[in-house]
Amino acid sequence: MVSSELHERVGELLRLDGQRYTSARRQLVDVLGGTTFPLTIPEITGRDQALAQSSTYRNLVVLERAGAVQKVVATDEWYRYELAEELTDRHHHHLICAACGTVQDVEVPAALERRLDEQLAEVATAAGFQLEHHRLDLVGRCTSCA
Amino acid sequence: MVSSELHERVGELLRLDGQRYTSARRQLVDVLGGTTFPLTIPEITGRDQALAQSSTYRNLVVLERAGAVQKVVATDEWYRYELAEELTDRHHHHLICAACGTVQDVEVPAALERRLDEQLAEVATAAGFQLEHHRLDLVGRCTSCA
DNA sequence: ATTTATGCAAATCGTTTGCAAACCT
DNA sequence: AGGTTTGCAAACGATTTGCATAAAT
Repeated sequence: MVSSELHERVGELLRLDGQRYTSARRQLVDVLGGTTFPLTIPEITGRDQALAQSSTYRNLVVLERAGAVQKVVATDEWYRYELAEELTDRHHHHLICAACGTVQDVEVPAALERRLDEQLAEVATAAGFQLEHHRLDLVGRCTSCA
Repeated sequence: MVSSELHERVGELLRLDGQRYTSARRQLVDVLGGTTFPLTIPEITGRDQALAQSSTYRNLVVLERAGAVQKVVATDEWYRYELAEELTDRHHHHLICAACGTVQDVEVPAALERRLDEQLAEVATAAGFQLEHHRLDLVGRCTSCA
């Protein structure tokens, strides 16, 4: 799961951005590579006690700017972070539980995804907007909260 | 624009929730009814100096729980608020500028919307998730920031 | 040797809350 | 009167930042 290949690719992204791949950043990537859903900062530092909170915040900014990590906004008060799709090669969206706030990854049919891409591009163009990406979240109740 | 019909409908929603429709709440609805995009709290209190910040926060919670207002999460540090779709009768999504943070409303083709509803319902069911609604945002650069 | 990263503790800032006065009904 | 709402100022808490030390190159 957390392969040396992943570390190589993250290292390359950081290098391109003029950043070092330090051991704290490596450990952070290990934590993110070990889950299938985005984590909050308390969850990250809880999974690896050696990760200091302030450095984790700072390193997530660095990793995000380098394109290795993406920030996920759910409905509760925490930002969540996960490895960028460029690294996981799995384009996905999120199931967000409105009750407990948990987030899980989900994929939608490829045909729907293609159609979204096409039609949203048109909608954006018509509005004079330069589209970068779309965000599609399913909000409802997870199994435990239903 | 801000019709008495709107106030009647909001009043009804609040009544159903056991809440009063006070003049501060009415003024707040006037502000929200006067725009075509979601507003931050500074924007709201800036547009009507009579609205105190703390009461505005509290009243938005009340209006949201009653179903008259919905909270919009963009990419910057502020929550934004707009009248609920139930009141505007315009199902829409958001164009979010990644550079300046502004948000504008946008509608997508009805056929795409129908297909999304259908297919997301299936995806959610397959994941054991009880779907309430979806959130679709287009993130990119607005005309001024492109 | 010089630059960059780290981690503690303090600061920041959007949002929430306590409380006394004003408002409804 | 009896309960609710209001608005000021203070509290809260997630995130950011200053600074002295440690690590990386």
